[in-house]
Amino acid sequence: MSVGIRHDDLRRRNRAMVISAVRRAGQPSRTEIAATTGLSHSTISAISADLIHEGILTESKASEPTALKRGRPQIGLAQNPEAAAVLTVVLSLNFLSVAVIDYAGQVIAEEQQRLDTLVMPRDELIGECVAIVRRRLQDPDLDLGSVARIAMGIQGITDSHSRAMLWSPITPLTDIPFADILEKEFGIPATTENDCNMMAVALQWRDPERYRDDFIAILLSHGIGMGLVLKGALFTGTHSSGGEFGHMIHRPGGALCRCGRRGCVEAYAGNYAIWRSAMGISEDAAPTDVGDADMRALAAKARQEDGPEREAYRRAGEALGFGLGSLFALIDPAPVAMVGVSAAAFDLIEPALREAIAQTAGGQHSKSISFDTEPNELPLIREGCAMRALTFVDQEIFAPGGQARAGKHVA
Amino acid sequence: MSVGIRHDDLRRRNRAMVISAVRRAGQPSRTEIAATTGLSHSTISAISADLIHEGILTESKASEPTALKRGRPQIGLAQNPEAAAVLTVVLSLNFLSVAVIDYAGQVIAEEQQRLDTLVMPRDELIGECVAIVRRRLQDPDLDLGSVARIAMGIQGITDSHSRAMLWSPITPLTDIPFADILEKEFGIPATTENDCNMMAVALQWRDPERYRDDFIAILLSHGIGMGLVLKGALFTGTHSSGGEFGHMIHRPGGALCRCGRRGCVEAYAGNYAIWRSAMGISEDAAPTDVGDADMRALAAKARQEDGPEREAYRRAGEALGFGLGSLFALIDPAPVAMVGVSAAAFDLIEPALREAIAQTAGGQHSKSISFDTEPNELPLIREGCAMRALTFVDQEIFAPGGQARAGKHVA
DNA sequence: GGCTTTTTTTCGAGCCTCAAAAAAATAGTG
DNA sequence: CACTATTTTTTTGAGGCTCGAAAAAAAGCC
Repeated sequence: MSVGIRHDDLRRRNRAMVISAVRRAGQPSRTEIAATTGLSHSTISAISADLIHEGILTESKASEPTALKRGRPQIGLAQNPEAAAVLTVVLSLNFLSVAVIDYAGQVIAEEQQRLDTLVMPRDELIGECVAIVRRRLQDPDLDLGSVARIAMGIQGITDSHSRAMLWSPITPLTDIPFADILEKEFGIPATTENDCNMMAVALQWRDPERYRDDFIAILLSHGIGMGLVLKGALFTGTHSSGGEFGHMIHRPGGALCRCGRRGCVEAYAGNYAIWRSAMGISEDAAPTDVGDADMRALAAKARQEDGPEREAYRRAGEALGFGLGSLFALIDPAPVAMVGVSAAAFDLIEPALREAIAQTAGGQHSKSISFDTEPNELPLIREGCAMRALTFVDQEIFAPGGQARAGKHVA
Repeated sequence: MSVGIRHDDLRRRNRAMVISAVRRAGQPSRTEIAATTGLSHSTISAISADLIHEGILTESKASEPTALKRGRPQIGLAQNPEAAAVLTVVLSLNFLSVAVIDYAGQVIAEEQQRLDTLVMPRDELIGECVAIVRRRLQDPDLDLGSVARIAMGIQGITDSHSRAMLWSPITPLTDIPFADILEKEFGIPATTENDCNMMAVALQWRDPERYRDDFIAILLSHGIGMGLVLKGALFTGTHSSGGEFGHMIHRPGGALCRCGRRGCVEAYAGNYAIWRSAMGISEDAAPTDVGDADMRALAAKARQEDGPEREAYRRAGEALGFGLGSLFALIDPAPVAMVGVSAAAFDLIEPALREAIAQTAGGQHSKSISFDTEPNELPLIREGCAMRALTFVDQEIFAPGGQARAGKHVA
């Protein structure tokens, strides 16, 4: 249960608040921080003096061309890039990429690699991931000791504590505790994050205006994934990363899904499902992987003339619309970002999608629901992982203490 | 955005923590409170001395027959019944009930009334609610000044801030701001809560062992409602009370639902839907109200012989199962409590329900999902309202301060 | 009655935040 | 260029909170 606030927690929490305020705002002055946090100027002054002294923040005076205001000019504060670094690993279908990012959020090194995830044995898959991380960490240009966190984004279901990949469409393997493996190998705290959740995190940082408290990021790719932010916080399941929008039931007993079950939304709206439908292949046929180029060609064909291709996208839209309708019945409508290769074909999907939503409980506001599209998911996933790792460093390393002590006696 | 902790917030929060610990535990000693909150003995001693002095808590020494332990005996602390009172109003189909509850949670007065909610005009419905509350408040046995909060539980959709009823199956009227009406009338802070949410709150208090962090309460009655607790907190939509499980889509374009749309779970599993199906009435037929006695007779018939009645329950189970399957895809499986008159017929529903769940993403753990039944929803709703109101008094009245001051500058 | 054990209270120390005042840094002004 | 007005930042002293240790209280045990 919730735990009391000890006196020493107070400073810790307010430190964390200042660090987070600096990361969120561009280069806020102490006065701005005082305003957003509600703390007094003196407190902010004391805390930021500490943080600067410890090398966590820096004064970035040479920022703007001094806005020609009267009075003492504001001194912007910013994350000190040298305070720490984080490493992101993104594992998706046949593709592995790693980046090292400094504490201010700038990419300082990266490496990418193709690999055949679908057929690799367990040891090899793990080995490649470890190896690529090791190469980046041992880069002579980089100070190894400074990497404070690894965040791995992975296509598939992860557990709710972000420790392991439980199931993934990119490999037949299951239950790989990547976080533990990386921690053991490198002695650096690590997490294993769901790709769609990281997309949502990235959107929240990219456009906090639009994506703030409540929104949905849907990945339209081979499979259908979702990252959900509710009341400003990432939503996860009770045991897993949750939010398996693609496996909500659209038609009981319907088309065969990649997950082996029938009638899932994905079995109508995933790339393979659209392809299967457009090619006149049976709904009972096993899903096949379809390349991005093929999907783009399919969309072009659908735009050109009314035929089975267009109908396939229409059916995808219908499945997504009824799925979203059911979701909206639970959480109320919220802005949606469509991400991934099929987001580029959203013009083909949208009409049927809106028509379906209009027939559901969320439909009363169907016109006000806004959709945004972003065809490229990988940069989003990496950005999300980076922000995840950086905020961890902000909170747990540079404002440490609380968790370990308080609440130890809680039943 | 999150806001800094001011120095004076500290005591306020820890006060709130102590009050809440006392309400949660039976009659905890100061030592127990220190253990659960993680605060030091001296702090707990100081805070509880304050609270006792202010008449909020009392020492309830004569509690147990002293467990024959060595050492100074523990002194139990408890809510002082006279510190305040709250009032609950429960409005459901053709039925209005009010109760006054003391600060320790004991019912000290109640009144119930039948009324024809389906046909009452707006003014009359509001008038009856106000009148019954006034009668209780003006009871000469009761000290009016001590009622510190009114919680109204209402069948239907409320807004996410618990101010108004937005839509309800018990009346054609919409958007009635009951909370504002009651506040204006009596000068007592009030809320308008969703009935199923209050069921969930009540279950959490009744059996915290089973219903703690993640569980689902489903109302099987005229309509299908849901109260959802995730990570220990009541889940609400972004605008409304949310959790409209009954209006997730089971079969696109399917049976006619009371909400006017088609294919909702409720259109297969609500009382009227089961009745319609058992009687061989068309799925397009307008929903009719079915009495509880009729439903019990229907269930008896279904148990007696395999016929359309049993098939109707089977179809209800299927709809509930696929709906739960979709829900579990989003939040992972969790314990379920089935409440309401059709929960008494859960034996007829369960086989098809489990079969359907097994075909969904949540199905992998379908055997471990446990169902509990509770046929009577009204006491649960009242209990939930009472706890809602009491914890408000705990937090906002007896540990006040924070909200109003902190964060006023947050953009 | 004295001893042990456990709970509760008391007390001084150490921090933390706050408000107010002081200091710092710049733009305007004559 | 000195001086004033303005705004930001730092300093300072006061008050309040929690903590640990020690003391006090209240029982059982022998």
